[in-house]
Amino acid sequence: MKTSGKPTRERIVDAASKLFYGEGIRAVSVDAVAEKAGLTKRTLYYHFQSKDELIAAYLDGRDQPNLALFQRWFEEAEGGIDQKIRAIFGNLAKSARHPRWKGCGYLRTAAELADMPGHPAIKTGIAHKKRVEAWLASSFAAEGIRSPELLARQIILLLDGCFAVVLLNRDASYMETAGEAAATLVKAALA
Amino acid sequence: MKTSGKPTRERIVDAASKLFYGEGIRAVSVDAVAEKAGLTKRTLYYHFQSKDELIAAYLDGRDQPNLALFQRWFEEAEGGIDQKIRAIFGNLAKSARHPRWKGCGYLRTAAELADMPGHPAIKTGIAHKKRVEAWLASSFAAEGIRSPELLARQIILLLDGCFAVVLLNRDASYMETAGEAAATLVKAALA
DNA sequence: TCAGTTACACTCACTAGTCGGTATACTTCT
DNA sequence: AGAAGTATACCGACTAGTGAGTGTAACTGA
Repeated sequence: MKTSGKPTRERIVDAASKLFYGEGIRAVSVDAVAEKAGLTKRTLYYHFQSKDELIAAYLDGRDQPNLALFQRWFEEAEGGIDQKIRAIFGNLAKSARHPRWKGCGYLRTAAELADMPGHPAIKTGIAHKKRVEAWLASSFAAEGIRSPELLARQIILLLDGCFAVVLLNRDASYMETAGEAAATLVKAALA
Repeated sequence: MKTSGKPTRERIVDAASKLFYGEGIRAVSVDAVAEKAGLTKRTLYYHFQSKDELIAAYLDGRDQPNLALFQRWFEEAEGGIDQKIRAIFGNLAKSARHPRWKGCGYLRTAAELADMPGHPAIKTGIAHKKRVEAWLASSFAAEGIRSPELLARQIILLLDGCFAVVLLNRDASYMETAGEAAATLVKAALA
């Protein structure tokens, strides 16, 4: 009973993605994912060995699109590199105002699985953040900034900082504040 | 069967604190808290109406000590205000290297309860962060910084950013990077 | 007396994961 | 061609255990 052209495995990951992101990993049962995907739990377990594997697949699926989004926001922005960085935060603020926004899936997963540091989902999260950081560093290097790696780390800290803060207080204006801080740091690194 | 001089309610909150912080809210059962506190679940429910109430009590109990710690680190540090702020991050890095460190309890709770924005525990978290932010702002105002509130928000973003990042990648050196960024922002605000 | 506590049995909903079996389609042997 | 086998994908029903929270009667110490 395939309800769409998508392969079953993909449909399961889609369903898991929506539920895990929306309600949290531990709050969502495998049954709920199966139901959302329109199949039985038995079939889900045919495609995935365990819930942990499903969690990892959920985060894997968000890696590329997330980075691509940041890159698009960066490229489409007008002005110098400080303004391009600021634009990322501005766009983030816009998405954070949507009611279904629930922070960064990677950070929330790390928070939920804080007692299992070796979990595959955590490793995926670390890899994702490293990729974003490396992209930032290479962009800074291209602008001739002295220590691009250091600046990239600082921007990552502000990025994840506003994810965390806004998830708590639901005030997306903190993201614009983070954008200002980021622009200040970029200008300081350029000087 | 009181095993210590402490009142029962306090012993329950202590036990909950250790377990919730160490393993996460949803991962810890009320039975586990009761056992850790050395009493029966029935007694726990004599003192608390629900698990949610217990969660709120856990976070309430961390508010004052957490802020006091930051203030002590700030006051004990040598140098100008930028170095005093940096010192907070340096001390944070030290504690983050302890194996039992698991990030910020408030942020982790917000991540776990992302789908219940009105939860009392979330409100406690917001109030706590506001208190830290207000203290920072007043410290900056005392130094004659032009827009102390803005700078305080930026520091909060770095603070919570390094909590989030280090919880994910377990590399406490990000806290020192955050400290540098914070010092840069303070200096920029002084100029 | 009475708040605080205990033991313990209980409800009811939910949880990750499994058992045994079915339907379809493609392959392989004769 | 036709029978037999095999791989893939699927499902209803189940196990064994855990979750929060309750009911109740009896005990303890101030």
